[in-house]
Amino acid sequence: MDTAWLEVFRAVARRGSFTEAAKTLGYTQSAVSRQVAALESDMDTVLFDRLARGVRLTESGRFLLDHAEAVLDRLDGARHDVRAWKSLRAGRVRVGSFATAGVSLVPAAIARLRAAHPDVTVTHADGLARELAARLASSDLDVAVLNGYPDQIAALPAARLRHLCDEPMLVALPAGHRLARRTTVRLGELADEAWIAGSSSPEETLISAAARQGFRPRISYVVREWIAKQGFVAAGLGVTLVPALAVDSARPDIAVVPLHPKDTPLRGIYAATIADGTPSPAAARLVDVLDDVASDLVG
Amino acid sequence: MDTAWLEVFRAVARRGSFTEAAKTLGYTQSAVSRQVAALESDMDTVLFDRLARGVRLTESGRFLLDHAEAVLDRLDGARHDVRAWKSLRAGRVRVGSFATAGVSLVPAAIARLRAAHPDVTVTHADGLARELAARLASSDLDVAVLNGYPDQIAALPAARLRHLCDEPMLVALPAGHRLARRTTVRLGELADEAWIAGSSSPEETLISAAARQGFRPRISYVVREWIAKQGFVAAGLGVTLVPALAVDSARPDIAVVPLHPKDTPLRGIYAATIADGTPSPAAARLVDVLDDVASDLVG
DNA sequence: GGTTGGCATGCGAGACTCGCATGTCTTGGA
DNA sequence: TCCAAGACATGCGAGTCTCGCATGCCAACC
Repeated sequence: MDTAWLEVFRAVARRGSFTEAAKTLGYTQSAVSRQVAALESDMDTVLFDRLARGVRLTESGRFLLDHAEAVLDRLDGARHDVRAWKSLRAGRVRVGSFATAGVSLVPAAIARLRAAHPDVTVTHADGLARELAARLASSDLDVAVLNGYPDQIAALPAARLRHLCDEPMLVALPAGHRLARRTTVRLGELADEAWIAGSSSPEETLISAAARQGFRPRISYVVREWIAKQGFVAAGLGVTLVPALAVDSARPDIAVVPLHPKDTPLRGIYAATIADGTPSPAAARLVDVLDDVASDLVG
Repeated sequence: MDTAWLEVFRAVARRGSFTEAAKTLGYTQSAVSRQVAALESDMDTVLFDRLARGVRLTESGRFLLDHAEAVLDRLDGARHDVRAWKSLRAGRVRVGSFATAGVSLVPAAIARLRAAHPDVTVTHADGLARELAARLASSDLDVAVLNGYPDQIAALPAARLRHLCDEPMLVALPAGHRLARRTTVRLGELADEAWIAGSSSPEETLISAAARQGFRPRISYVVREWIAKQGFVAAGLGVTLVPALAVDSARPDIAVVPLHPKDTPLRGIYAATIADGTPSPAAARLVDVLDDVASDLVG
């Protein structure tokens, strides 16, 4: 059945005349006559009594009219919804990110998206890069904000990646530390410090970076949480590396000083969307906003 | 938009594959591919992500799927309703009748229709032939049960008439009347009686019929209501004519004797439906039932 | 009784839809 | 590494559908 038949039927029912309906719809009277005939044949019932002047709905026509109006309204609603979705007046974005992206990058981007498109629903979940990429691949996420060195990123499940920025490393020092007022610090200057690390595994950023500088850091404390690391630093127990994205949440009684860019490899930060298929307009927009926010943060 | 597109879309969404959907619908894969493409073009959005193995709904596809299912369900409902209406499992009949048809003809017919088709709603209204025909013409009634002499019927607004039966006249007599046990009475035998008439106008049945028998009836009382006429007769105040259809409601303490058929013109009883257009199946059925019941009553 | 208004229909041009065969791309196995 | 299999896209041609035009037919109205 062609929905045009229903539109014609509705117009005829409203106007009470094939000719009038044809005029309003831009058809000829003949086309209207045939479409009504087609609908009557399809429904196997007479929808209009043909009078000397115009037509009148039969009882079965009244039955059908209710349904026809509902169907046409619903189709209209469908078109409306799809248009709204395309123009970001509806929809949903499920975004996942690594922990420190949640300090300011992701919330700032979400806030900016919500401000511009308040009808888009945004949900968020934390996770490690590998988990996020897997959830993306299984369509549990629309956008994943990942970080990692090139080889780590390459090892992830397929995804469409947008490089947002590279993440410089900084070092967090107790407030009164001798280097606390420097604008840049070389890693080598910290060879004798007590270090607070996130883990003691060899692939850890600190260890490999320090090795390249020719020393083996003395890891005095292993502390996973950034908030706890800060406590150790503030207490003067040691120093620790801080990714740039986490700097905004550093407590005021510690100093955070950039490392010289040559001393640590830069971790890339990426916005990932599903490899196959088209991201939703809202997801695509969020990636753009993430890109903007990242530029603002780093630049 | 062709609703077949929506059916194809739904099938593909359920199966996750053009090929599978094609198999279940009896199409080729190529037809499915084209219909989905047509729907996507019509909606101006991509409904499925094409994967290496099958397809997956996009977010806009999920939006549309809800609407598509609703539309298809509604269309299904429409077909179901029309079928139910045609087979008297739904619908409505508004029937009107002259007063004495309400004594037993019309209620018996309605009862019989309701017994066979309990889902058909029947409503009823009383009225004079002219009113009923007018309401029929303005589609306020579906069936009108009329009575009248041929010239009266001919003067009514156009309607499709079914002749149900002719209505013999009887005379109601006080229980102890000298003619009370007769099987037939000639009008002439009642020339000297006191008459109870419904009106005193010259076109009244009694007067014209009596005139043809060569006497002018002595109308002692003018009483409109049949129930009241019975009271006058029972009290021995006179005699009155009774149409056959009202006999069933005669009180037991009066006698009702058929008049000789030659003595009064027979009034016809008709079931009328709209002149133009098709009566609903339920209305048509009611006319048939009225015909049956009338045959039972008179025959 | 002619005229007018309004629905139905024969006809032909153009558009659409389908199936068939084939192309393209990805995946997975030899 | 290459080939086979699976799955969607697409060129092509036959058949069907739909439209507008012109005309027919019918009832109503002047």
